[in-house]
Amino acid sequence: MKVRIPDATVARLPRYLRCLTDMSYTDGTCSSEDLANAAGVNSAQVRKDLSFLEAQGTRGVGYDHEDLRDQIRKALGLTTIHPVVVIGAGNMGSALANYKGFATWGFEIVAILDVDEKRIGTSSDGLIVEPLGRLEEIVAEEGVKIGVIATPRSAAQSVSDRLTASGVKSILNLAPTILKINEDVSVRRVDLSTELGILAFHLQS
Amino acid sequence: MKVRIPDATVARLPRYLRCLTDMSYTDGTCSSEDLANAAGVNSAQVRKDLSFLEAQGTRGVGYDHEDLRDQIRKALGLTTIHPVVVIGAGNMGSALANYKGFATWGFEIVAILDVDEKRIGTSSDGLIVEPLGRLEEIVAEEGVKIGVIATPRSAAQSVSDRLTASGVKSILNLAPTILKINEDVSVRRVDLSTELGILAFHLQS
DNA sequence: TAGATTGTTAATCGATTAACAATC
DNA sequence: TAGATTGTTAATCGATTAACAATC
Repeated sequence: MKVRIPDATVARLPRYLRCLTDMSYTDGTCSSEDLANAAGVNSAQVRKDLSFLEAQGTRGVGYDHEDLRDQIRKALGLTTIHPVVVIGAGNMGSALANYKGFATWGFEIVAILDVDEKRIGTSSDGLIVEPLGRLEEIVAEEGVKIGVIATPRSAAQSVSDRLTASGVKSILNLAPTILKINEDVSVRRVDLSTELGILAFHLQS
Repeated sequence: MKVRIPDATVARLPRYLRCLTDMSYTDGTCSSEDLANAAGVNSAQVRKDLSFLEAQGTRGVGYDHEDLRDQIRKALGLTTIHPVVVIGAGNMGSALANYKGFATWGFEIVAILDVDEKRIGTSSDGLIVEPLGRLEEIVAEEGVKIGVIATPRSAAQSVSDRLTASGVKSILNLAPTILKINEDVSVRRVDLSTELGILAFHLQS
C-alpha cells in the first residue's frame, strides 16, 4: 500500500471482496464500473479505493478479477488464518459457529464458550461448547487475537475485560451494550436494534 | 427537528439511546460530557447531534435524561409500533425472534417465515414459524414496512424482491450478499465476515 | 456571583466525485 | 488508430471538533 488506507476505504474493501465473489468468475477482468454497480458505489470511488492497494488495473481493460481479490485479501490481512473465539452459545453464537463462509475469509473459530451447563458439551458444527472458565487458557494456547461476544448484555463487559486481559486485540461485540474498553483494542459493534432504528428513521421521510 | 438530520447523526442516535438506557436512571440530568464518555464520542459531537433534536438542554445543568430519550425516540420515529417480518428461521432468525429488546424500541416481530418443512409449525419465542408462501399475505395484513432477511445467501435476492413488491420499504439484510434493490427502499446490511475483515485489518497496524 | 454546561461558530479534517490526461 | 478504462487531480461536500459567548 502506498499510504495508510483510509477508514472509509477499509470498510468498503470487504464489500468489494463479497461482490467479486458473487460475480463468481475466477478469470477475466472486471472494470471499476462493473464493481461499482455490484457494490452500489461510485466508480471513481472504486478506483480511488483500489489505488491504495497494490492491485494494478490495465487502462482500457480493467482489473484482473483474481488478482484484485488477492490484493484486497492481502490489504485486509486475510492471507493468514485468524483463530477466533466465540463467547456465548445461544442462537447468535451458534449462527456464527455454523456459518461456513468465515473459512474462505481466513477465520477459524477455534472454540465456542458458554457458562450454561446445559449448553456445555453440546456440539455446534463439530465444535464442542466449552466452559467459559477455559477462556484464558484457549486464548493463550491458540494465539487468539479476535474474540466475538455473543452473550447476553449482562455478561458482555466482564467477558470483554477477560478477553482483553488475555491479549485479545480485536472484539466483535454482538451484545446490545457499549463496552468500556482500552483504546488499543479495536471494537466493532453489531446491534440489530440500532440497525432497525436507522431503518425506522428512513421510513419517515 | 430544525433541519434535515445528517446521516452520521442518525447513525449515532440509537447509540445514545442505548447509552441512556445503560445509565438506567430515569430521572435527573445527563451532561453532554457524560453521554460522550458512555458513547465513546466527542462531547461537542454529542451537543451538535442533539441540536438537531427538539431536546433542549439547560446551560450549566445538562439534558433531562427522560426527555432526551423521548426526543431521540421521536426523531427516529420510534413512537409508534413497527411491525417487522423475519424471513428465515435458522439460528440468526431465531436469535432475532428471541431477542426481547426490540419491544422497548417499538419493533414487533409479527411473523417468522421459512421454506423448510421441518421448521414450519415450530415455535420460536411464542411465534409459530410460518411457510414462506404467506409472505405477501402477512405483509399486507399487518401493514409491514420493515423486513429482515435471515436466509442463506442463495435465497436472499428473491426474498428481497418479494418483500419490496409487497410494499416493504426498509430491509435489514443479514445474508452475506449485496442485494440489487430499488433506490426507494432503504437497506441496511449486517455482514459478520465484513466486520471480522475490518478487525483483521486493524490487527496489522 | 461563581461554577458549570449548553448551543453555535468557524476552522479543520476527511470523504466523495466529476473530469480528464494517460495509456492499454 | 479508435474505443475503453485506469489513475489522479482538484473541486466539492459533509463530518468533526476546539473554542467560547450565552446563560442557567
